[in-house]
Amino acid sequence: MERSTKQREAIRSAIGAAGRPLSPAEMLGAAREEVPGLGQATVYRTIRAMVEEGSLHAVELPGEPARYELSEAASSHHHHFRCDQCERVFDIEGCPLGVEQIAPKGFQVRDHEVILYGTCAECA
Amino acid sequence: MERSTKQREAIRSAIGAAGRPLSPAEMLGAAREEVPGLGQATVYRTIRAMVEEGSLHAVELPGEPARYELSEAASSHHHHFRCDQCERVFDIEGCPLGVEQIAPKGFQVRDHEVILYGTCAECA
DNA sequence: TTGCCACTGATAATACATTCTCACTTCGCC
DNA sequence: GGCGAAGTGAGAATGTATTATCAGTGGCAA
Repeated sequence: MERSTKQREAIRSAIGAAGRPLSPAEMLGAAREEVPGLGQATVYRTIRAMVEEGSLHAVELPGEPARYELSEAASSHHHHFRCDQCERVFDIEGCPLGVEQIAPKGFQVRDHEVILYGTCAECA
Repeated sequence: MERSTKQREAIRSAIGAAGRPLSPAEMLGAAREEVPGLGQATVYRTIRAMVEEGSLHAVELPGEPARYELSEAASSHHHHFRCDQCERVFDIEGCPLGVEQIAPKGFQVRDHEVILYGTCAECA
């Protein structure tokens, strides 16, 4: 049975409040403001449970730990922007035209990923 | 001083012959056809040396070990395609129009990455 | 041909994110 | 309020990619 605990509430609320994909470490930091003693194992357990139940969605970038965002936020097709300075990842609306057209002949495209790197508005 | 050894020759030649980014494990497999006893440490050492001297370039995809391709091949702007079946990565010429236009206001784009996932011509 | 020292292979060690273990806590039905 | 099971925290353990160690090998200049 699923129980409601202040730890889980803090984690869920941190993800929801962020409005962008969060890494486990970011979740831990944010949720600890509400539940000081929060352990990282609990963050990972909660992430796994939410991913399995389908309410959380993984965002993976090359060479770094996965971030997670609410599935409702991920329901509309979008991409991501990673800031070189603060290392945060932001959602980007839309998608460049003809992305899948650049595949060579005979290659079947199932999905695609677009990642922008640079400086976010806050760090600029 | 840099010496020329059959191990390094085999590794360099494997990378050159592939015509696509290779993972350390792929290099090891290919180069072992020429030098049977080749050790993985030598592959990693050679990769690092070549990256440092600038002749090799890393291609990183989410959630898997880096692949490497010759810098001369990477000199022209291109992207990558990963096959779901054989898990190989291929170079893709060109780049969708307006990729950087999708960034939100105030965000400065330094670089971008486009990754297509699907089935390659050979596996289709 | 010889000798030095960079190179190599096997294996241990490291780095890291993630998962497991286990004793203790706490939620929530009775 | 009491109790049983799910949840938690700390730290150990795991998995995987990469790097270091070290004794032995071999490229190459003299």
